[in-house]
Amino acid sequence: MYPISYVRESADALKAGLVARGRDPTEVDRLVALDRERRAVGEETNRLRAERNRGAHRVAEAAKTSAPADDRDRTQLGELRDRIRDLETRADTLDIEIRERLLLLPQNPHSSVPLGKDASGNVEVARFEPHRTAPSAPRPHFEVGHDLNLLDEERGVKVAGEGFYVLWGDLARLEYALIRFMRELHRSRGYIEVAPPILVRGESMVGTGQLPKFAEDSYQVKPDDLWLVPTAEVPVTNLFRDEVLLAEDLPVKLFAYTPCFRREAGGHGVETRGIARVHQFDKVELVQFTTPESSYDALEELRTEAEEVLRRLDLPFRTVSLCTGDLGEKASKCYDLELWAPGGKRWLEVSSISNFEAYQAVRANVRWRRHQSSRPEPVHTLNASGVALPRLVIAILENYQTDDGRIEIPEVVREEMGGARYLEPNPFVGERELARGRHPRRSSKGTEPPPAKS
RNA sequence: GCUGAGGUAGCCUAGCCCGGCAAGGCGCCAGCCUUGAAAGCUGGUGGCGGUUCCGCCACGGGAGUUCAAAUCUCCCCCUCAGCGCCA
Repeated sequence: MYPISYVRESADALKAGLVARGRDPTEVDRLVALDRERRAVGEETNRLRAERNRGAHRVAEAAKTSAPADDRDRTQLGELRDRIRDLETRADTLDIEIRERLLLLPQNPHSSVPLGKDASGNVEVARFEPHRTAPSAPRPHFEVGHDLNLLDEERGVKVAGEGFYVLWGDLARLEYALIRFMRELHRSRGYIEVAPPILVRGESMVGTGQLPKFAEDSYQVKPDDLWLVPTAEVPVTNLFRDEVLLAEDLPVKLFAYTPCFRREAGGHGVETRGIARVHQFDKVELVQFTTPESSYDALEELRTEAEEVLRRLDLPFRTVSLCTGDLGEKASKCYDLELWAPGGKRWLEVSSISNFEAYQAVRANVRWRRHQSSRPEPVHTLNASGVALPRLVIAILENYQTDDGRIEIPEVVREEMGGARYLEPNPFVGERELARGRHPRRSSKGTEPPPAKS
């Protein structure tokens, strides 16, 4: 969000940014016109109020010297009051409209962001090839997951509805091992862990930019007017809402593991088969608060940090710089990390690394002081997924498949998994599994030792 | 959920009963003092607009009463404490 003074002074730059995003630039003209009217109303009000205050002082003086009350003065001042009230009402209306429009104005893209209309204009800036050899005939994650009885979509739907799923046994264990691996990585590299609330006030959602525009993307808990966080970015960035940070504390580097909740309204079909797009998922999120001068260095640092997770897991990925047409409202610049999922033959976004500049800092009023004597100014905020779990699990299920249908455990989490080399199938017995021939103990797959490789 | 106390500038606080230009402290800035620094002393230090100076705004938010509201009335939000309930 931009302060109205910035819109007034840099209207042309803002319009250029809207054009680059493929948006209507006349919104800026509307804002400038509203601001001009608001200022005119303000000046007139100011003038009348000065007159009123002079009159009020006259009355006060008269009362002090016990002079006879001047009733004419009073009636005139009463009329003045009514005129002032009319103007104030108009000013309030304008203020509300200006604020509403400012809240919906997207952040201007950074000059290094590639121009483009949509996702096809995104630019690959890095690619990582794993050291291990790829499986020869990779199958989709939901097939192997079901076969091993580790991924259970049916019961997720039964318990919670469409878009929910259940992980069993070693796959649940793998998720928590991955979470622990990522948390330890970030901690060891200088980020401070926080365990934040995952239900937040509406103000917090406005602070980071989820509201007002994207209300239908999140779950609201009505009786208490709280929201389930769609990402840890919301509670973590709002930690310093309405605060002034110390210059020597910047950059503040935090991370948090939380569940995330997204309504994902209207997204079904082949693309959403499995657990690539679900209503609840786990994620480790990195957040930085920086000075305006260093936020682009911080963006690269966050990118390296998120990439490091995937490198250590030895998974194939590419890093993409989002173009102006695909860039989110809030961000000045954004990289996506995409894992290659050979079973579905597609790239899966597991991390989004964004510099919001002052967009969130203005909304949430997070400031710092350049010098001890200068007035507080907005910080820059950034964040990076480090990384999102279900898609990471998909990539492991599809990249770590063996030809006999087992799933190897990535080396960096093996110790956390009790030293095991492969995921154990879930032995849970149920009639449905039996009827479908899916009972792992009776299946030939996965129970025998692996064939010796020569 | 009940009862009570609160919300004032970057931070902390007074003023509220009894309406009449928002006091003080911390921090910060400048000056004095000092070899230097600290301490001490003096002054300055909310925002906006015009820029010698002045005007307006600002006391959680909104509405009302009034010539005049931090102050009185009503509605709402938030925090804390005690009690209740509870993993």
